[in-house]
Amino acid sequence: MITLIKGFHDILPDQSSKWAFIISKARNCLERFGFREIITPIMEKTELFQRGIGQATDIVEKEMYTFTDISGDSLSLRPEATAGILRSVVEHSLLRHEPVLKLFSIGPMFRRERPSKGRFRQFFQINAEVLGDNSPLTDAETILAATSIVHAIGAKDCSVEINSVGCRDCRNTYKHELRKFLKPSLDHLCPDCQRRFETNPLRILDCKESACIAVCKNAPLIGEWLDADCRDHFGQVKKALESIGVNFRVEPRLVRGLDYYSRTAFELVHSELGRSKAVGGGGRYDSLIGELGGPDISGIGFGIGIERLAMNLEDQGHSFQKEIDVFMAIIGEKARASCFELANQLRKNGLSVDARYSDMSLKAQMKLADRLEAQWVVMVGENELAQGQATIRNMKTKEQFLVTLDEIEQRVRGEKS
RNA sequence: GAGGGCGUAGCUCAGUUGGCAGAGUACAGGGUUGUGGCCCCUGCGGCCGUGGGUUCGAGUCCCACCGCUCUCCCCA
Repeated sequence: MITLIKGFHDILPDQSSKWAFIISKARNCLERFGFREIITPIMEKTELFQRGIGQATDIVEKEMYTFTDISGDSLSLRPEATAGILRSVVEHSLLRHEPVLKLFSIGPMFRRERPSKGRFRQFFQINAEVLGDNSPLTDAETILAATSIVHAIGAKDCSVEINSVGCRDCRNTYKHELRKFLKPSLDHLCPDCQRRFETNPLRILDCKESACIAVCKNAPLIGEWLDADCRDHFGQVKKALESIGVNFRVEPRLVRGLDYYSRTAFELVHSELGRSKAVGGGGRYDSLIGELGGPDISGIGFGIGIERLAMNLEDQGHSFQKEIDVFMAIIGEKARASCFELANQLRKNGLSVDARYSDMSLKAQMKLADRLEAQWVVMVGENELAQGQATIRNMKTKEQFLVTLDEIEQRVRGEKS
């Protein structure tokens, strides 16, 4: 037997309706906020991610599915959505046409991590980006859009954590301060953090090792080192969030794993999963668009993990099963051809109809109709056939009528609310 | 990358000191000549993860490997 790739998963029919539910709610929500869908490839040139996400990040360093194409190009499965979306926007000059773009995208991402609960090597993400608008109101509205999706789906116990990681300038001065503070205790840090000291000292604050937590206890926080503009921006984001009723918590140590974030960074945190397995996250990026060859403007975006949303719905007893209007029960071989035509005539007229053309007892067909949650069963056997009629049974009330074939549709529709 | 747990029917799992491979559920048929859910009966269903070792005899004990799963790191 050939099995799945480790860390990948199938979405089986009994789960797929739940996924459709989540995706349609998300799409609906984002369109209400003015986002339009963009669909980009799941593979890009490796260079795009190296330039966009940052060479030194965990994702690019060791988590990408990268291979060499026959042409000699290095290609990678996308580990996140933003880089590909921006590549497309720049390549097609969409920002020349419209100074502000609001885009969303839904699809699979790939990261070669060790799988665990709620973490997969292929996972689906809902992604949204606002490009070309650096108002703090946009930050707040984008965060609201993200929380609206979570709420629309009915996932509970989700809270918003935000922070400002400053712009490149204040982050550099802060990095300097942080290194100065950490240097004497460098030996006490975990090996990972000793490495991060050079590559990305901000991440040390986020480390879960008790030794590192102890060292960082009195470390300076980025909030204290923001320049006037960044401080003002952050203040206005918080004010705007309050004005539209978004509950949030400022998490001064929140630092995200992607290099490109500046100013606002946020995560949607589920109480049980904690920040190490956020339901969603995002932030503002000041230089990414320019970095990829576009105009020197700012953007803000977020990603929400569909698997993690789906996990939140597990125990809430939603029913996503779709009912059908009619199950066609065929009694005896002679009725089969007429039923085949009738079933497809009803479909043509807009009803959802199912039928089985292999030999089945009526009892088995009734059982199947029940399982499929058919509202009506249309039964045709020799008796009905001879008179051009059908027996129709309302599965809820158990009422049964003998009707002409022409009457079926109106009868079924009549009972639909 | 480091560390736990688990691999027996399609699914969820029992399996005693080593002695014929089990239950529930699902599926199929019947109880009802052409009528669903509840009930009853019957049937189908197995390389006991793979390979080796110990033994008269291994699902059970030993070793190795493979797979899955969870935790940590990190992210969605």
